[in-house]
Amino acid sequence: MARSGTSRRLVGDGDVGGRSARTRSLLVDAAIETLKEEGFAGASARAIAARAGCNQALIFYHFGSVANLLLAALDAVSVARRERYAEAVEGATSPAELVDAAAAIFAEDLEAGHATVLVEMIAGAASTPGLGAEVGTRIGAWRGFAEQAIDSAAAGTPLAALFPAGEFAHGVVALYLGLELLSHLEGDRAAALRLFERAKRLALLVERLGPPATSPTALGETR
Amino acid sequence: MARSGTSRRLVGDGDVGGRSARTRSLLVDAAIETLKEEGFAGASARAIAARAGCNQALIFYHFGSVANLLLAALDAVSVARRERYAEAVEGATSPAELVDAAAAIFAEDLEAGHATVLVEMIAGAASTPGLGAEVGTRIGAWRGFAEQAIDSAAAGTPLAALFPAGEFAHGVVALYLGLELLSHLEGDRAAALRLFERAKRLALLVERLGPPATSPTALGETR
DNA sequence: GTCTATACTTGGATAGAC
DNA sequence: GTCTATCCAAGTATAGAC
Repeated sequence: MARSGTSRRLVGDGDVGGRSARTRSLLVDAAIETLKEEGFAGASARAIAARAGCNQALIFYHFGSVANLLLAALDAVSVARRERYAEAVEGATSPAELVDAAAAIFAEDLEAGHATVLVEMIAGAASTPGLGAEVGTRIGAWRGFAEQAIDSAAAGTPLAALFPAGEFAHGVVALYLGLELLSHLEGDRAAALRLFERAKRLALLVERLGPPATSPTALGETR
Repeated sequence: MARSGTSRRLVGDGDVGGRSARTRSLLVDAAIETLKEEGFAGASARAIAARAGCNQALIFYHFGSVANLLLAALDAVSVARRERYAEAVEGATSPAELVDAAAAIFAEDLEAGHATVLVEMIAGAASTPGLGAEVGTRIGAWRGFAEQAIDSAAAGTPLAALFPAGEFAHGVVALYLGLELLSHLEGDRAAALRLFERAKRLALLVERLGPPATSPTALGETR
């Protein structure tokens, strides 16, 4: 947005490793941390800059506005987590395996505060005109990912017929966000994790109702 | 908190119908409306007072702080909705009937913005020390209500054995909050309501797996 | 690119007139 | 109980020195 043209290192658009990139990265990390610990309402330019150990004016130089920096923070979290998600979901070929992968991912997100960043940005978007649309497209990408993972893991099970992957994904993302809200509020992650245990058993139940056609262990038996 | 002792009408603690009570009510309503439309971060004393059509200083006179007024707003929504919930859930004696009642309630909450107030308060609590605990006890009451409703509607069905009401209630409240976040963000209530259709079918499925012992139509047949 | 300094706005909160 | 006036802290954003 305000990328200057007078960089000493001529490394083009990326400027990776340059001083500018380093500051941007510091600010993005500080913004993430501030969203986690102070929430959207506490994520002011001054608060973020103090955490980054640099001057408040740099936020406007590099990002133009606080809202833009917060969006960059949301993007950073999204990119980092999507890589991890793809890796975790890769090996899941049945509903139960997908639940296991989701449980592991979600436990990490709760523990590290990644989910908090999403929730604070969604809830906070209401106070800044235009921010809602920007956040919406980013969350839409998460739901798309969930839909794809569910679609491929549910293939061949009765779930695919009973519950369209798109609707299911919407519910999963909502549950993810809601569990984060409650966990954060009550300082208790265990209640959320117990639900994944239940989901696992339900998934095994669903698998038994119909043979998972794509699973390598599909032999037509019920157990 | 700052209830004066020099009221002209000597009506004790309530002061119902007095000028003071009227102003307090106006402020609480305005706070609710502001939370819905501007979010927690936009719910400043000035913004709320402007909506209430009165002076900003009155907030501090009547409630001591903005945070206290917002808590009073949360209480007002909780009380009003709890009455409605109790009425809606009263007639539900089976899982499917409870889902129907919940769907009706939730549609109202989404439409009127009651759910938004909850979500904004939970997410916003992170920025104000001490607020989280206050909000937490209020949300805890909602989960308690859900648990009780689920417990009595699930009695006699296989659900009761497979899924403790407490855990189930936690998931339901989380889903409620998450669906509100997504609905509000994407301006689309339909996606959330479709999930209740699916839940209804699942509830009917569960009822068929085992006879609902407490239901008046329980005759031991499968259909 | 980063800092200091500063302009200007908004927000929380209180004092005192009515 | 309500209003006006005001103080002060904190916020966004920009200008200009280095």
